[in-house]
Amino acid sequence: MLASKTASPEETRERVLFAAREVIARKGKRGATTREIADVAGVNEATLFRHFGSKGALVLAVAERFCGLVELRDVVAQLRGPVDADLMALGRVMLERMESQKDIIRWSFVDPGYDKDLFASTAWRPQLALHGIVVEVIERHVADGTLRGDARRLATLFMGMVFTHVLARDKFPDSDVHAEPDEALGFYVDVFLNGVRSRGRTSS
Amino acid sequence: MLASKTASPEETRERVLFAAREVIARKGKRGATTREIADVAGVNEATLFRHFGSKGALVLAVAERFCGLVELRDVVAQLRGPVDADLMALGRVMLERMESQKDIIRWSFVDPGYDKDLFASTAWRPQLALHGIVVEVIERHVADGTLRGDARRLATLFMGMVFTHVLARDKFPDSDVHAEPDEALGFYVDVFLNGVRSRGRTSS
DNA sequence: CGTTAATGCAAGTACTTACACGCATGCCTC
DNA sequence: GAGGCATGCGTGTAAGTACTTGCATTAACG
Repeated sequence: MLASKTASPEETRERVLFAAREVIARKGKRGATTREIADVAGVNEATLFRHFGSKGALVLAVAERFCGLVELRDVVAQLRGPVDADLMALGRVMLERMESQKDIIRWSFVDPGYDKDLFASTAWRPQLALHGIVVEVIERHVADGTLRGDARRLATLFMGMVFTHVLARDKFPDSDVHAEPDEALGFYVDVFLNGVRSRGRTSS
Repeated sequence: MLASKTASPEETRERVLFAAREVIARKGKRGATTREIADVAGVNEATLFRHFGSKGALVLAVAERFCGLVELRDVVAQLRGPVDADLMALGRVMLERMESQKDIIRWSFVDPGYDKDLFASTAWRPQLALHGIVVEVIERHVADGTLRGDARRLATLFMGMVFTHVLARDKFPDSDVHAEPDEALGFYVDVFLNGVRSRGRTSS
């Protein structure tokens, strides 16, 4: 029927996908061997090919399986609050996604469109979508005079803050060890909106 | 004597190093083959091994050759101006270095210290050094009351802004096309110090 | 019970890749 | 002109890797 004692084909497929994701995150799609993926998944190498046909197809399937587009239309519709709240809400979504996908995202960075890499571009697409949303929200606040500047530029900057936050933990020693996500996000929003200059004082 | 009609060994070595850098930037140290490096350098593959012994040694030599530490002690000593000027000066250095090394830096991102990768860590070391400098300068401005907050965190954030700027051009469509470095830097410093909220107004 | 579908297993093919070796060649210096 | 040195060139090897194939096994389903 629906459940069998041994793993169903779909379960096997999922196991392979998760294993592939993990190995690719570590070694990259070039360094990930079908043998290691199969080992991690606990299946035979042949099974892997029976399911996906080729390594390339598997890699692509990984990207599609784990880098699905974000369904934010509903989220963005609700963002009619004050700037701070809007940015916090957006930031939370960004942080969550980037955190859970940073290993894959990293690899989409190393390919500068050299050969148009389907894996890299699929992995990056959600980020582009997010960026679009942020632009949209910021545009509104620029329009009503709350913010000033070019919306695209501001959006990129804000996303960059969150992005840096996610990556910095691995690349800078003891940076933001203490930071719980919301506290950190609050900090970024605060800097973004108000800067870090001490109030009531001016240098030089 | 010193000059010969054919390329001297040192010239050959340099050609190989530059070729290796280029190929590694494109394909990564795993994807870069000794054959392609030799082809790009215009030398025979055997020559490559005669000079460096192994591919691993060549890769490491590339990192050491192109990711030298920054000599900033003198630069930082002069940074006693107003915050804006200090940040601009630092930003210029950062931008310049990151721009010229972004292809290599990207690859140092992809290895999360999984196996301690000498190439990645060597390539990243200058960034750590720069970060340290920025912390130092910001600390001074925090101490004299110009800035507020945790210096390390602020430094990471500021570096992230510049870093994002460098990478964003490749990853976000038509972002900052117009930006000349100094104009962009000025924008970041401005946001960092003053935020982007319209002056004299408050949202909600 | 017999069929079918999904898998494990083992061996094999074709190709790539790091690296070694030997030899010929050309340039430089004595 | 002889000897040394860096290099080009070809060939070879051993390991790795994507992918195939034939066969045995197991479990579900009629």
